[in-house]
Amino acid sequence: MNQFREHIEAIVPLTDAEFELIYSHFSVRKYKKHQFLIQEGEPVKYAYFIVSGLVKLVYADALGKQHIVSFAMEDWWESDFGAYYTQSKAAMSLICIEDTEVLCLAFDDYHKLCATFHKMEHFFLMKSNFGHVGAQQRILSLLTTNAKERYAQLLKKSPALFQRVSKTMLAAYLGVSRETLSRLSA
Amino acid sequence: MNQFREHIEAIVPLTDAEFELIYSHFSVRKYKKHQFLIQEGEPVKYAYFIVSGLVKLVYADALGKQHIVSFAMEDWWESDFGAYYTQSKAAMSLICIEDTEVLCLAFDDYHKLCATFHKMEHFFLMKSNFGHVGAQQRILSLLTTNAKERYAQLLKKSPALFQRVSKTMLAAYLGVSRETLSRLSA
DNA sequence: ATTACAGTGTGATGTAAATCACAGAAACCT
DNA sequence: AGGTTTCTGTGATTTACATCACACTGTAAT
Repeated sequence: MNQFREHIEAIVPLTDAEFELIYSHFSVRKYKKHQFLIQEGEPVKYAYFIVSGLVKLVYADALGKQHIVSFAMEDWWESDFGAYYTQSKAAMSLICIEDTEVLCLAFDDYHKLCATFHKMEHFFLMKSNFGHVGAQQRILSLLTTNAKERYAQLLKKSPALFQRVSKTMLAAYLGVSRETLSRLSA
Repeated sequence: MNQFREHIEAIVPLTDAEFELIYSHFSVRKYKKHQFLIQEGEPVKYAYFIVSGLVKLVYADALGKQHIVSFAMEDWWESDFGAYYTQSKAAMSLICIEDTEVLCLAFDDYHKLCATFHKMEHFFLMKSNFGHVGAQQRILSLLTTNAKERYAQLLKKSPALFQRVSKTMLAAYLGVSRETLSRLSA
């Protein structure tokens, strides 16, 4: 909770009263490894702030092959935002890689927060802007580099991930086969 | 200008006075085909709203090969947002494919707009959210499909593009070589 | 403890797409 | 109009990577 407050205050300062009111829009939930926060085909009720743990956002293609759109860990926000913003069915699943604790924000609470606190709208704008830029960098990485370079880039950018997720999952994130990834690290 | 107002009012309604004040934060500029709106390595002063015309956001890799991060046409916003938000040097170039008219928004005017008009902050939040989702879909497309499918997807999603840009550029956008693209369409 | 399964490495083979190379067609100067 | 540059198609060759197949390990489940 303090961690959450600091996370917000890194962008917008808050009074105690403001924080209390903001915090009251969230609910705490805990999940075990392998549990689903979002299941493909189901409505997406919440966006999640990860307090602790690690999750993956997974898309299963027509052949059932799993692709990892993103990982999210402590202090990250995650959801199937496409479905969340349009309040439609999930195209992807959000699954725990470790036991995970989250703060859940329902869609209308998101709007209430934005409408009530100019600061929070600003906060979310900053987050969204930088999320957008991050996604664009991933596109660039996929367009410009081969598997080996992408592996090196990720190792440099998120060394923590390598301790916490299997190589199989890293491969699904990098868009390479498991076998190729195995041969790369050598 | 009416077009611009409608573009904003599709998300947030405005009074005449509000629109006037908002509009005064922008400056109009016209560029010819082949001109640069943003040059790699230079500071990024503006985000652009495209009134008419067509531009490409291009990244040149270490070998000088050109990759197209995105196209932007009428009613789109474009910039090297990574550099714009952090007010640093451009990593990419923004180049006209056709004669283009834009509305320029300087970075501090962007902040002023957001600070002054809650509505505009909301407007930008919506734009950023959907931009983020769009980028994520592009990532998914790059992860899950081969060149042929990506070509088919783009043809379905943006048929207008095919009338206005060369196949060479389409290839640079799809992440395929010019030659391979040529063989695909057959 | 024994089974079961996810994770990993490594060889052999197949394939999509890159690269190299050339030529004709279209668009653009001045 | 004539020359330059860009765009495009098509063949031949090469390469990065996927796929298939198998074996070994560590971890979790009963």
